Amino acid sequence: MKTFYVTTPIYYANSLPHMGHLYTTVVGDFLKRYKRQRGYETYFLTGTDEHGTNIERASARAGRTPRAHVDYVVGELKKMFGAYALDSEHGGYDIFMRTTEPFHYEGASEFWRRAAARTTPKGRENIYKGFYEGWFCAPCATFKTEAEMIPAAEEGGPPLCPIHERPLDKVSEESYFFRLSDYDEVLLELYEARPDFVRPEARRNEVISLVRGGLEDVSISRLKSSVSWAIPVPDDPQHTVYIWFDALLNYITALGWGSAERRAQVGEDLFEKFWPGVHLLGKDILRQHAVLWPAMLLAAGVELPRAVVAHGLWLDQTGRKGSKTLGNALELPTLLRHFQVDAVRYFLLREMSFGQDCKVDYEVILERSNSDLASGFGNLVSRTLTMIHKYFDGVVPLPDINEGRRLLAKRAGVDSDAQELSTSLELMRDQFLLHVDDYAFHRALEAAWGMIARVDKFISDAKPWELARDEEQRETLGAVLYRSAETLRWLAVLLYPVMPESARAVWKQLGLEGDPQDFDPARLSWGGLRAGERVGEVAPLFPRIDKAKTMSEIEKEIAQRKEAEAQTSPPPSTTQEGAHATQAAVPGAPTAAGTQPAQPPQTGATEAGAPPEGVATYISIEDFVKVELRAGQVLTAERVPKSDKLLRFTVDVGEPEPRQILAGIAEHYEPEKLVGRKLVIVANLKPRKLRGFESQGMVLAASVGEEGRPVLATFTEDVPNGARLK
RNA sequence: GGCGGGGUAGCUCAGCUGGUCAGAGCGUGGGAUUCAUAACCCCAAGGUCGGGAGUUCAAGUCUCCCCCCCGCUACCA
Repeated sequence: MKTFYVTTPIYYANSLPHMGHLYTTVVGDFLKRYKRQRGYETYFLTGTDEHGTNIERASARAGRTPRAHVDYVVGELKKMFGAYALDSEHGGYDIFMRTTEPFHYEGASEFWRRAAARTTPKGRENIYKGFYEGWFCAPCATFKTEAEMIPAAEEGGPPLCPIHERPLDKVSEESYFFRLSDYDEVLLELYEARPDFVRPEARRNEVISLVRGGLEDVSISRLKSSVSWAIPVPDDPQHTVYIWFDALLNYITALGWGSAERRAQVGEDLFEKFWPGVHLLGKDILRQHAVLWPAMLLAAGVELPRAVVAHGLWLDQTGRKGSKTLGNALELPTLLRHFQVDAVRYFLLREMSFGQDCKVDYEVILERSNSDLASGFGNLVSRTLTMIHKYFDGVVPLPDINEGRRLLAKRAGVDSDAQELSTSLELMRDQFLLHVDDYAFHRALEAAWGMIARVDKFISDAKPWELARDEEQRETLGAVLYRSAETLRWLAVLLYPVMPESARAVWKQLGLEGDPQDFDPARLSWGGLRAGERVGEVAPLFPRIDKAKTMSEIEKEIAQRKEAEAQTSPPPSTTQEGAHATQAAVPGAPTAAGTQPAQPPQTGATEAGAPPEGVATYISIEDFVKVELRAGQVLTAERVPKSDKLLRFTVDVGEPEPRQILAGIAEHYEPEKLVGRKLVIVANLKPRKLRGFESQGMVLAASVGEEGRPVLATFTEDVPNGARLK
């Protein structure tokens, strides 16, 4: 039997359920149900990533143990998943994976050992011990590179995380590294050989250019003394496994890879049966899944996933990412209170052009529910079944029109056979399947709704209520209603993965036996509805929502919540509501020079608050004196290897040692001609590494013309080296 | 700076390899109808297809230049 394994990311267990969780899980659930209908044996994984500093901190804040904390969050997530029919009980996920499972520890350890025992494609050891030092953001669970932080507010203070606007922690420790840098070529070959490995294509391009730019080794451990809530590094109890390395492995440990315990639970062959799988994820965690993860698997000699499929994010109406602090995120409890589960599921799959970002608010959902579901699908079910009750006492009429009555039917504008309708149904079905297989769920649903419109029109044109007044047209009337009802049968099957409960309700209202989940949409054929069978009772599937009333209720709730939050809780520490758990980036690795302590970020690192272009703004003299400009003299100048733009200078600025300064002017200046030249340099700029060399300052140059050609600033009179400019 | 994705009706977006491609849905206005959840059906916007130039018998659809938005990335220090 064909198998299909699909995963969502495992969500980081430090925050309560939100749209991002719901969305990816709905997509996974949809795919699982769909593939199951298509005859695959399926396995659907979702779950939580439960280790790391961030969990430790969140639990401490909440006054719980980490374990109690993650249990609590898991409980909330499961409740939400249950409410949306995503859990096992409702036919959804097969496992709610937790990285705190003992079998995961076992599998992850095995994986580490396996990787450590093997070499990289370039013949070096996969895992080596190094030393890591840097600024660490706990909520992000990641080290920040200099470009990724906000300068300290006060002198000497720690820089801030741009995402959380919290001070970063200085972390310096021995660490194991994964030699990711040796995998760039293999990965590029992979993307080349398997164009569908990363989807959609725009994301694939991104990943390729990222890898082309070269990869750095990644730190994959922390000292146990700094992060104890984690999996111990095998054979080195002083260290714990870094969260990303740990988390990604869940996709295979869940299937029993590397764990005798798990295999005993689920059977010896679960992994062989279902791996490789398809990974669904938000584009914010694409790198980890498209770069790190395959490299890890290669390192351990495990088969690569089938595909890494990235979707977009949900934005508010102004295009900002939904976030708790901004108050622009949709609240799941509110959603649940005012909208039907299947309406939300439908909305999520229909509204977002898969792969792209999408704007949402409650009103958009409400309108989709009313127009597509209440007026569209629901109404078609309702009008069809009502007429069958009314005109045929609730018994499915005959599909055919006898020879003798065909002219009559024709006169009423009804084709004597259903050929035309059944053909377009098949066409729609084929498109639906094609689009789903291409991850274009919104297109699939669009196609289905085109069919609904078609049948609505067919009914309006045939005017059953007029046919009903003419006893001669009884067969025509029956045929019209049969066609509509049979279309609904097809739709119930096709839409089952989207809206399981509603599809079943339609099935039941049509008086059908069995369950739409057991029908393969690819094998639907015209005429499955049996004439003479009784249809069920008619009940509105998607009651129309009173927009004015509901919207005002929702607004009231939002206002109340804001008030409550303002009173009870301190400002939330998490500002970003990432679509997924492990939202952080893999930490950067040590650079060639090794363990340079990170310097306080320099001014100007961000452009936030920059004045509008062309508008003069004043700075105070205090601002100016912060900039230490000095005269300097070029002692040596040379091109930086493998760099088009950079020159490396040593400059005498009147200090005991000359400074090394890099400047991006190689395209316009010959290094030899610069030796001995007097320059103006910024002496108190935060040092920064470029191409492996630390630049301890900045050379001033005019930027001329549109291309920004640099022209070095200099003096027309002699000045001593080190003279301050003010 | 580089790479990628976009800029098409009020809104959300379709429009592949150039010639009914100037469209759909929603919203709005009008009409018709009553089986249905005031639902369904019909008609209506005259939108410079971001701007400009070019190729062509013919260009949202190809080429070049420019502007704007978004994403990724960088040797912008």
